[in-house]
Amino acid sequence: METPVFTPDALVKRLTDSGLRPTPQREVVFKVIVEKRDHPTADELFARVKAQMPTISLATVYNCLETLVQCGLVRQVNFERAPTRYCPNLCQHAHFRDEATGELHDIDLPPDMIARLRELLPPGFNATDIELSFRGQAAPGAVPVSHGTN
Amino acid sequence: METPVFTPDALVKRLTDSGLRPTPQREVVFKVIVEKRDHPTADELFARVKAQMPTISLATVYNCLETLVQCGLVRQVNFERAPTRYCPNLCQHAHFRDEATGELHDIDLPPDMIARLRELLPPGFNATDIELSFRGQAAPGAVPVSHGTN
DNA sequence: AGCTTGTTTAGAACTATTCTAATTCTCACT
DNA sequence: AGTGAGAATTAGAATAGTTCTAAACAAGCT
Repeated sequence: METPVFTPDALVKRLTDSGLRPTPQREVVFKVIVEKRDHPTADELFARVKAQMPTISLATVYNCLETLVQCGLVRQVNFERAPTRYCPNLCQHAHFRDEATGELHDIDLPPDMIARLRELLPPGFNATDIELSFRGQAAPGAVPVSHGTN
Repeated sequence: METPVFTPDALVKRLTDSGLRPTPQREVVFKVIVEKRDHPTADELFARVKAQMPTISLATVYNCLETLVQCGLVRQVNFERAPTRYCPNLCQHAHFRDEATGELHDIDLPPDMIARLRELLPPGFNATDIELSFRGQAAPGAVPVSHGTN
């Protein structure tokens, strides 16, 4: 599983390709979410982004995130009713939520498994998106997945 | 995949076994959620339950649902940030959310697939719960799963 | 009957997110 | 470079699902 590297240029391209404008806010939000590969909430991102652009507003962070999700550069991850978390790892993968810490870990999800999951669907069901999530205990120090710093 | 039948007696037993009291409210909520095997929200359940017990409050519906979930008689299903839905089908199964209608369908999830999913976890990760959900289009009239009226 | 503990209730409170309306920016076109 | 039109940002208000609070109620025990 490789980690695709999204340069700022890639962002600009994706945006303009979708008829959207590459604004400083979008660039900062994107940069910040990529540079630390965890699964921050909008609030956490807001805090990090404000360090670099103190005038940005929370609404804008939400807006930018929505845009990035639309462009396919960021994924949303929801666990129960906890605040939505954002995830720059675009390789198809599952999530493991550590019940003790609340932390999210990426879990590798090989394409053949995805194919097999898709086969569960009866005829007439057409899935555009599959989400797999685990909940449980993670041994401290257990290292998930192989792609980069998570 | 069989549909386990939960009689009111089963509810009483589960409750008392957990040191909880079998109250009329809990029984009504349970009865109502079992008798129509869809995936209602708390609000929808509130409406249905009020027909039988007009004095019940929304908070109580939430309380009862929480209790039922704790007793393992009902499952919560979350899709993105949509209102939590409650599901009396306790056989392990996945969910398919029809993007057009918002409806949820149960999808059969055979035990061997669950086992295989579990194997995705690196050592040190111990899942107590697995959730699999699909999002997409369902051909109208497509019938999911084989257990009862869903 | 009188405690004790668990449950229900109505309404207030909370919180993540979205909406609103005004302002500012970006960019294509002169 | 300047301008106009549409897009994006902003602060704050609004929304909505859910949880909290404090008081009233119920059901066993002694």
